[in-house]
Amino acid sequence: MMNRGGKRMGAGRPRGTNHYGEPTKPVRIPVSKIDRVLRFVREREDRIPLYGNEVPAGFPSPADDYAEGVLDLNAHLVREPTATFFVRARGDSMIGAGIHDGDLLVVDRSLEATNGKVVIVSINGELTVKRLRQAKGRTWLIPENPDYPPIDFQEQDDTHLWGVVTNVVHSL
Amino acid sequence: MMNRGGKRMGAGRPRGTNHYGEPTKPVRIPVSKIDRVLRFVREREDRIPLYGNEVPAGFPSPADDYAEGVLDLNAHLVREPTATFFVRARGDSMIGAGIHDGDLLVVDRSLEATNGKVVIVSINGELTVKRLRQAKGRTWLIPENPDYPPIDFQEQDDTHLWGVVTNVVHSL
DNA sequence: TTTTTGAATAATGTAACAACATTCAAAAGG
DNA sequence: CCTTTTGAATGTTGTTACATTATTCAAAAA
Repeated sequence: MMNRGGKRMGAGRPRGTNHYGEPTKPVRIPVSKIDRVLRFVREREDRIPLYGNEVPAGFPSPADDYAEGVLDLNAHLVREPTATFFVRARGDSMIGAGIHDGDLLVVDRSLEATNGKVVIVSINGELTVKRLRQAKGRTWLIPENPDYPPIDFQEQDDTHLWGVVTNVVHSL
Repeated sequence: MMNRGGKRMGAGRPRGTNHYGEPTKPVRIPVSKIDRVLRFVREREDRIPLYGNEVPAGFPSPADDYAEGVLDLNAHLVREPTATFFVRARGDSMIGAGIHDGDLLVVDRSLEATNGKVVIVSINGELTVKRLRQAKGRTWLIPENPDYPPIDFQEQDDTHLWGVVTNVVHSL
């Protein structure tokens, strides 16, 4: 009754039986980000509950159990990470499309800029966001604000179409 | 020449002069994720692949230069993960605040619902988004659309204030 | 045979430490 | 008197150390 277990091949807790299946190292993290970092390393970082218009059972405690209706903003808004970038919108020329001054635009370079899409173009080194309209063999950049005039794409020098705006993030 | 500096009020490096402006703590991270975690905690607005209105050098290939430094939308839009949830907006009663039908609302339950904030409330089991207005000792829920009337919060039954809307994600 | 026990060993959170960074008043130099 | 240099004091930081907890498995007990 005095001597159990003991020294032997394979005694003790095996390596790699931790939560991650690999070694860990301490890393110094700003306190306000510890919560998010832990969520990330525990692979639940981006699972945040999504609700419709009805108050669901258990609504008061999203942190508890939300098996259904979780949403990852990165996955939801960025379909092609390598072809995606962000632009900060300036001005109110696209207010009719829900794009306000200061909004963050998610731009996908891999999407085809077809008729009616909202696109990012550079004209003489300046970025602008407009709706693409192709008619009568010509291409126009249409603001969605009656105070601004349409732009004839062919008449401009040094133009480039950078991508299609897929989402607008507006901060309140 | 032997005694310079020395003990005194305000001697030494001031608190809060670190890279983050707040204290740090060691957190054990799986080795394969250390790089990503460090990139995340060290990320600053000016290092984000986010462009203003000028076409910057190297703009044509955001994926190349910033392949590893892409802005994490979750981190950018969700400050308090355990207190955050999403709601899908319905209707156009908040069109003036840039909230369109079908938009995704990021809601933070940990923020104080002060006068002027856009909030999510439930009234008789239904979720709604309105601007909170406190005046003359009363609380009103104000739509941002002249077609809709203000709601007297006190006159409603079965109400609950769920959180403050911090961001609106609008898909094009 | 099945169940319980405990030595061996790994994992984990955090304290501690050494090296580095920063500040500012005193000292040194003009 | 003014400017420059110096170094003690104090905060920051990456890493190590360590006490505690978790896990395993064969021997002991039932």
